[in-house]
This record gives sequence, structure tokens and C-alpha cells, in this order.
Amino acid sequence: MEKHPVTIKDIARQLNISVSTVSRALRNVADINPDTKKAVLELASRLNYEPNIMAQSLVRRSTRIIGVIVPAIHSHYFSQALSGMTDVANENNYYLMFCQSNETYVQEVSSMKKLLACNVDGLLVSVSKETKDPTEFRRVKEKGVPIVMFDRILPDFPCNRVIVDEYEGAFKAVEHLIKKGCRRIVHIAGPEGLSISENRLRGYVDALGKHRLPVDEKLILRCKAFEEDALPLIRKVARLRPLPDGIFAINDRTAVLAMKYFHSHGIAVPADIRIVGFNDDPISEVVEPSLTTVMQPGYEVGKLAMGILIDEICKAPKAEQTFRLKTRLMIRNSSR
Amino acid sequence: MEKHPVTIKDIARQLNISVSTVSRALRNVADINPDTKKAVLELASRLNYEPNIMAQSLVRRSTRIIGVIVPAIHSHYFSQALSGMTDVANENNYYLMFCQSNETYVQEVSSMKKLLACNVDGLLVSVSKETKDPTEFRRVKEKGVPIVMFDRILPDFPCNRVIVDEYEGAFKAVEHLIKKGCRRIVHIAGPEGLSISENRLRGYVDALGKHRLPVDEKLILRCKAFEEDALPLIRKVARLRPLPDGIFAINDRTAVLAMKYFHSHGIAVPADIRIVGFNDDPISEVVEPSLTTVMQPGYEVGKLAMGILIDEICKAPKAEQTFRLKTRLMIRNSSR
DNA sequence: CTGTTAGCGCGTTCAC
DNA sequence: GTGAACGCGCTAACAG
Repeated sequence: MEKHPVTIKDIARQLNISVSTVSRALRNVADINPDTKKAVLELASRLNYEPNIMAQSLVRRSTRIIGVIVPAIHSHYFSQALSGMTDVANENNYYLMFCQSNETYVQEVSSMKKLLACNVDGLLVSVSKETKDPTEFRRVKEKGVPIVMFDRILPDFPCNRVIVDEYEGAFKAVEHLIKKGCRRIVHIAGPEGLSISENRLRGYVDALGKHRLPVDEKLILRCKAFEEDALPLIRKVARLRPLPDGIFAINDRTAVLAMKYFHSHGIAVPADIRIVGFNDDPISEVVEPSLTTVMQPGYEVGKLAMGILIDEICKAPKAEQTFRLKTRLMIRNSSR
Repeated sequence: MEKHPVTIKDIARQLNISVSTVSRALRNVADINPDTKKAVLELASRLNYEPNIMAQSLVRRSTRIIGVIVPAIHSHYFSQALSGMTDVANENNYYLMFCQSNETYVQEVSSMKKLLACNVDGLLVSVSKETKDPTEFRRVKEKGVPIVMFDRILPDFPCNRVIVDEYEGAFKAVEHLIKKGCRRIVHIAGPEGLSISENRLRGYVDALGKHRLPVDEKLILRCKAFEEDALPLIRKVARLRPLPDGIFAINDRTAVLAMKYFHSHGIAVPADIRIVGFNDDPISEVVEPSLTTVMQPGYEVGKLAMGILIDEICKAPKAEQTFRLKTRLMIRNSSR
């Protein structure tokens, strides 16, 4: 039952006019007889005509496709951002192609190549935890393909960026712990070099500084791969003497892991030790005690990033900016 | 700095040969002088030549793009499935376009139209909770575009399907409750008409039947919109006399909502009432007490669905099948 | 206002 | 083995 899809040629033939007239009638172009236009539109809808986007993009040199690369599509935060992007893309008649790097640099680069081969009009990227080298991104930009980075950005690569104000979020979180009376606050930090890790770390350090608390290197523990390798670090925290009285964790999964560990080892949260996470993952509301955390507006990040990219595609180039969305401290029982 | 991308024409000119020779050299075609082939390949890689996929698909009548429509991209389960699809698509050199219906039929249909305009080679669909009418899907199929449905299928629309064995999952869950001594088991069911709702309900009913327990209509409560409207139903459950001793909920979020409600109203889980959910959402591991639930292999569903679609695109048509992936009952503390 | 012509980048005959 | 010519579906420049 594979019928040949209907083309403007078919319409032209049936109406005894030329294809270019049909083409003009179908678009909103001046210089077209209202009657012929009406005839074309009628026949088109009767025939269920759908323009062939590929052919259009070939000649227009614009596909209306936007490529998106994230470390992991599952992941509460990124899936929210993708959802926001999808909605904005839809409203503006753009198509989305998704790739995931699975946190590796090679997959990130190969995804980018594939997307470029598709002639995407723009790229939305959140880099993998391995990515340090901006060369490939520069190359893309030089080809005239705009890139907007979101969430996980590359400091050495100038472009429009949409991030959440992680620094301020971390600062507020740690200050909150301090106001609750914590004096020895551990930070379980993220992988080195990642913008999000460093910004949160800076927020931690500066909050301590503001309140004249010493920054003790022994209280700063680094994950290499986010939560996957957090358990040994948590054990280490539990063995510290004197026991710390606060933890600021790089994300909620790590924080919850810590809470569970403490619970099964007779350390009470928040009585003995208060904990704050980051992300406002659904688990943080549900865990016992519920987890204080820094909410990042993932959906809004996605919407904004897509909006900015579309602007950059359509309009005259503006100066590159970094947009910072505010976080919100969600105070729950793990720190009361 | 917007350089014109390099085309086979450029290569042909520089090598003083014709474009068709270049085209042949670039593909794996017989009848080509090894030397010219080598020369072409060398120059191509030196010039960083990338074939224009749009032009290729225009002439090949195949885009290697696969369209995916899900109710919601965020949602732990679907984002896992999308992740599986992405990985398989990548391995097979297919591109993915994602759309979300936001659980509405209109958005579903409009997404499908857009994807068709892009000449997708195939469609992967999980229907919205509003979708009943298979007409639009039939139309697509008649155009020769294969559709594989996954998870939320349309019973009246014959096609290849990948689902999890929800019936068996529900059956095992309820049987587990019965073996734990429950005799008055409530089912908080999903929206009417959805395949997943009905299959889980059947599993519930049949498990009761097998163990000669009566099916009491008053113990079956329907959500209209999954967890959004579950709270009133949960209140109703708490007021039932005698109090039920077991709950099988349509999903984990509903189950957790119930647990929290019971906890704050002096009903103990699992002592007074045992609870089982569905999905193995991350929250179920974290909640207190941890939630017994039915694990669905979302990532695998995505992989399999994509694999089957690619098969259908490439190979001779086979009989349409329904693939059922097994669930796994994750027994935790809410039912011990 | 409309038709003719010429591409967009590539694959595919068919002669040579 | 190779090149010329044509077509995929559509837009754009120009002439009328």
C-alpha cells in the first residue's frame, strides 16, 4: 500500500499550472492570484499534501533541526531539561535530535559529527564529565553552526550559556547549615574540572569564609564519577573525628546514600549531622528524613536554552551572554 | 567564518574527475579503480568531507531518521526507554527525533504529522492516555511507514509491539500480598481504557480468583490521571471499614503517596496494611519503609523496540508480533 | 501574476 | 573503469 507521497508536481499537473506557481501559492508570498492560490490550497488539503522537509532544507540550507547532546537522557535533571526544549522547539516549528554521550568524550564528539552531517541549524550541549578540550566545539562554531551550552559548560569555550547559579545555590545551602549551628561541614564534591563541581565548591568555600569558619582540606572529598564511587567517601566521613556536624553533597543521590549509611550506623540525621543535597530529585522529598536540597529549574533551563539558540539562529548576532537561573533552597527535615 | 561545506563537487574538481566517480569511490561499489578510490578517500578525509545526509535521503528516499513519540520525556520510565533507543539507534547509524504528547491526543497527532513531513523511516510510539482512535496510525501505516508501539499500545491497531508483561507483574504482586496474609486487597487502578491499566487490573482480579478471594468492586478505585488525582482515593481507602490489609497501586508515586498519608494518620505499613507499587521508580528504594514494587525493564524495552523497528525497516515484512518482557517483583519492607 | 530555467548535493542509469 | 545526463522535491532568479 506504499503510495507515492503527493508532491507539488502532482498538484501542478492536476491544476495545469507550473510547479513554481504552486510553490508560491503554498507559501505566503506576494504576487499570486487569490483564485489560483485558493485552488492550490484546496487541492493540497484534499490530497493531503505535506511538503517534503528534506527537499526544502536542501535548497534553503536550513533544516530547522536542532541537535541536543547530553551526558545521559535518563537522569531526572536532564530529562526535565529535554522536556523543556521539546516544548519550545515544538512551538517554534523546530525539530529535535537527541544524542547522549554516556559521559564519554568520544561519544560526545561522534554524536556531534553525526548531527553536523544532518546539517543541524544549531547545537545544544551539556558536556560529559571527561570533556576538557574545546577544539571540536570551536571547529563547529567556525562552520557557522551556533552552539548554546547549558548546565555543564566549558569555561574555555565562549558561547551563549544557560546555567543555574550553582555558586549561589551552594552558598545558600552551606550558609543554611551554618545558621543551624554546624561548624565542621563536609563537602562531598563532584568530579574535578567540571564547571558544576567547581562552582558548588566555590560556594561552599565562600560561605565558610563569610562566617569566619576555617576551610579544612580534609573535609573536602572528591567523587570521580558522581554517586557511583561515593560510598567509600561516606565511610571516610563517618570515621572522621571529631564527627562533622554537617554535609553538603554534590547531589541528592549522594546525600541519600550518606543518610542511609548513617542511619544503619547509628548516626542520627539531623541530630548528629545535618545534610543538604543538590537537585531536588524526587527522592529527596520521599526519603526519611526528607532531604533539604537546592532546587534547579531543569525544565526552565531547557526552555531558555532552546529559546536563546533559536534567537541566535534567526537574528543578528548579539554579544554572547551567560544566563544564570536562580536556584531555590528547599528546606526539609534533614537539616532542621 | 561561514565556509561553504565541502561537497563531492569540490573533490571532483580538485582531482579532475567527475562527481559520479567520486560518489562511487566514497561508497563501497564495484567497478572502481583502486588508485582513484584511494585518491578520493585521501582527499576527502583531508578536506574533512562529510556527506550531506539531506541530499542523500532525498535521492535514496530514506532518511535514517526514526521518530519517537512518548507521553512525557521526563518520567523515569520513559526517559529510560528513550535512553535504550538512543543507544541502539546510534549503533545502527540511525537518527532519532523525539516528540512528547504531554498526554494529549492533539499533540500526539501533530507530532506525528511533523515527523512524517521529515520523512522518518519509522515511528516508535507510546500513546497518550487520551488516545483511543487508531485511524491516524492506520493512515501512517498505509503510507508505508512502519510503526512499533511500546509500553502503551493501542489494542485495535495491529503492529509490532513491545510491552512488559504487566499482567504477570500485577499477578505476582497481588499473589505476594495474599501469601503475606492479606485478604482485603485494594487496587488503585490507572485511567480507564489504557492498556497498562487494564492489564494490571486483570492481573489483580485473576490473582484474587486463583486464591479464591472475592473481587469486591468497592476495593477497586480508578485514577483519572495517574498520581495527580490519587489523594482523594487514598483518603477513601483509609476510611473503608474494615480497613483493607493490602494495596496494589498502579505506580510507585501513588503507592508512596498512600504510605505517607497512612503514616501521618496512624496507620502502620506494613503492620496494618501492606503496599506494593509498580515501576521500580528510584523513590521506592528510598522511601521509609522501602516499597515493594514491580520492576519494568525500561531501558530494555527501548532497546528491543528500536531493534524491531530497524528490522522492520530493513528486512522483508514478517508477521506482526507482540514482545512481552518479564517484570521482576522487588520485595522490600512495605510488604514484609 | 505566471512560467521557464537553474540549481541545492547526491545517487543512478547508461553509454563509452 | 569512467563521465554525461537525469532526477529526488523544492525554492529562487528572471523574463514575460
